[in-house]
Amino acid sequence: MTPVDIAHKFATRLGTTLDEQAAQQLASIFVRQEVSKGETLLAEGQVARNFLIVEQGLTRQYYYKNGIEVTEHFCCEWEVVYCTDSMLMREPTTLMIEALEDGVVHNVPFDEFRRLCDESPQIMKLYVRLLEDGLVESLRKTDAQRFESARERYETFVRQYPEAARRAPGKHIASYLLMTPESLSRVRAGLL
Amino acid sequence: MTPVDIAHKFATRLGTTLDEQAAQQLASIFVRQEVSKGETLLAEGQVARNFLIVEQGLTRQYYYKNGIEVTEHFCCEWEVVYCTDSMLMREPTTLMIEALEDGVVHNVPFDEFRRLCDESPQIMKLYVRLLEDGLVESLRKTDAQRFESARERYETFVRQYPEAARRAPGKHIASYLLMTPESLSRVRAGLL
DNA sequence: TGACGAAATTGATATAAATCAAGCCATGTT
DNA sequence: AACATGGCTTGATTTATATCAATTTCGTCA
Repeated sequence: MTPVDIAHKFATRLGTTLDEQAAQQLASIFVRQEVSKGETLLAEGQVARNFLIVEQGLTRQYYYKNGIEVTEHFCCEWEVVYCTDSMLMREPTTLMIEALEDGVVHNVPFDEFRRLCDESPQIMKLYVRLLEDGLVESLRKTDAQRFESARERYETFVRQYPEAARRAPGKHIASYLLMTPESLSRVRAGLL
Repeated sequence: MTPVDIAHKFATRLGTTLDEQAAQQLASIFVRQEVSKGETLLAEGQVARNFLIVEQGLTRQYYYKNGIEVTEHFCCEWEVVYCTDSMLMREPTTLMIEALEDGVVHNVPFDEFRRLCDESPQIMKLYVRLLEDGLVESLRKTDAQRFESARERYETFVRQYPEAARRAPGKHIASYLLMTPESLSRVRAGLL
């Protein structure tokens, strides 16, 4: 798949389109990266200078809260991984990115991307759609976490992210769902 | 305070600036509204066609989950109230807006605002900043709700929103903090 | 101002999920 | 093939907070 194809795919997934010029502009800043299982793509304390488009594989974002690992998000094929806080605020990140499978991602340098936004209204629209999507999803997720039992949270997760539910290790799913691996095990066994 | 002053204040709060022309363009679409305590500013099932800038007073956004009322957000002076889901997706809202005090708000019709975004890069920047802010705040809030005890959530809330903490009724603060009014009462008494 | 209804407090009990503690099952290694 | 290692399961116990119930306090309006 060529970078230009990837730019189009990225736009399409967000419900927008790019003409050839914009797609080429955007494609020109992609940095392809092959990643292997277990690899850290963004380490604690680094400033996130890129967001990532996942072409192949599965990533998770996680952080430490009182010493325990909490998974914040999974991304698989054609989803976009970004550490909002660090990237937008240019602060060292506490949210790390890890590859859970071998795969291929495309790094999009954020400063260059923002420069393209100023040059191309189509790319600006793409960015606005990305932010709007992120906001809607984030609010829906918060809502799901309120007032749902462990079992309901698991069921919602399987429905919404079937790929991650199938491919990610249980302990990460458990921390994503704010429950212990023991509780996840019981939910899956139908005991909770 | 004139509409143009309000436009400037709005931009300043978001860390951007508007020149006179942009401020006047923006100000021209504001619709001033005096609100009284208990008044519903957006009812269930309506499509949110505006966002609001609060000049005076306190609002809350809330929805029903399994028949019980859950407060999602408070906004006081110079904060912006918007129902992301309904406004962006043009769907009937489940998230209602209510005034908790007598006050003054300025309605900003979203379609007109988006039209201004296409006309004025400064206003587009303002919108991007609004979305970015919303996203960062939403993610921080989600995080605060994970792994904090009732007491910690209350302490965080008081630190982050001292005005709302002082001015809003306890039962709404309790539902905002995902606890019962009884628990809030015990937290405040230092019993939890 | 007084009285009513809503909100806040306080106490007793119930419950979902965490924690603690083994044991089991895969997977990959020497 | 034996073994170690991490991940998953299962059971017993604990804990934070919800729920239920009974007062007390407060805000609002007649």
